[in-house]
Amino acid sequence: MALKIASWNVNSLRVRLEQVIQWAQSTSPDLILLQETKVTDDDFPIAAISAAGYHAVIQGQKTYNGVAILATRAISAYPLELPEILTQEQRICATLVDDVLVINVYVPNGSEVGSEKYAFKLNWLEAFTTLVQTLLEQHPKIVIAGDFNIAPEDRDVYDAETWHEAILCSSPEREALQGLFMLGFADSFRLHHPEGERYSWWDYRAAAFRRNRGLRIDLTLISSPLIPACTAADIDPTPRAWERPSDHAPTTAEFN
DNA sequence: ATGGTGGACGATCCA
Repeated sequence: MALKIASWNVNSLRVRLEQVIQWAQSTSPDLILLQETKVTDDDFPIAAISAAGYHAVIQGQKTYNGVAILATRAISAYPLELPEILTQEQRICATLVDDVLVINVYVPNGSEVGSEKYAFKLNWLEAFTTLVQTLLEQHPKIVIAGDFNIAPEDRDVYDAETWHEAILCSSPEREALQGLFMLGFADSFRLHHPEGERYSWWDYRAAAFRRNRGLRIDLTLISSPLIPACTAADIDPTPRAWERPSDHAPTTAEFN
């Protein structure tokens, strides 16, 4: 069962709808995990998504956040039992593809180190890791993809000195991510790419993309039984150069 | 030099 799973923080699905469809047609992923759809379920552009050949699981809200999974095959929402901190904002949805549980996440940004939002981010990550630990008992094969809002290591950051202990890079955030690695998860991109200067997000300001001043904060983590099956993982920066782009690039991971 | 951009929404909040 070959499977290509893509993830993309689109920063408003309504604005980026045509880009998502165009990129899907050129890349042909079986699943596309979207973050920051910024659309309520009532306003989700289901007709255009259907016309492009995709089914959808949606978990939206007004103005902020919102996630969705698009799939070439029929899918249904996996019934997650979430603690209260994970239900305050729409940041998680999941679906089962054969024996693989695919989880789409939009981890809180955290604003700045030491802020209230930062504490929320760390508490959110702790609750999420506990959830994943429980899910592993029923589902040894889990893919968690999305915008983690954490650059795992300094090689994932364009200027590690500037970003030292800053938001997206601070030690407590990286240690929280380590909690998932300790459950046996691997960063699929790093299984195939040891090199630096490969990023998934570039600030809209100060020509950050043109200068490749980015961070790799969009990750696809795979549980240990999936590691031998992961044949490729990559980041596609081309849509970031399109007119009116998202600030994130789509990423992919492939399995045989 | 504390900027600079973009989305949602309709004054700011969030990233």
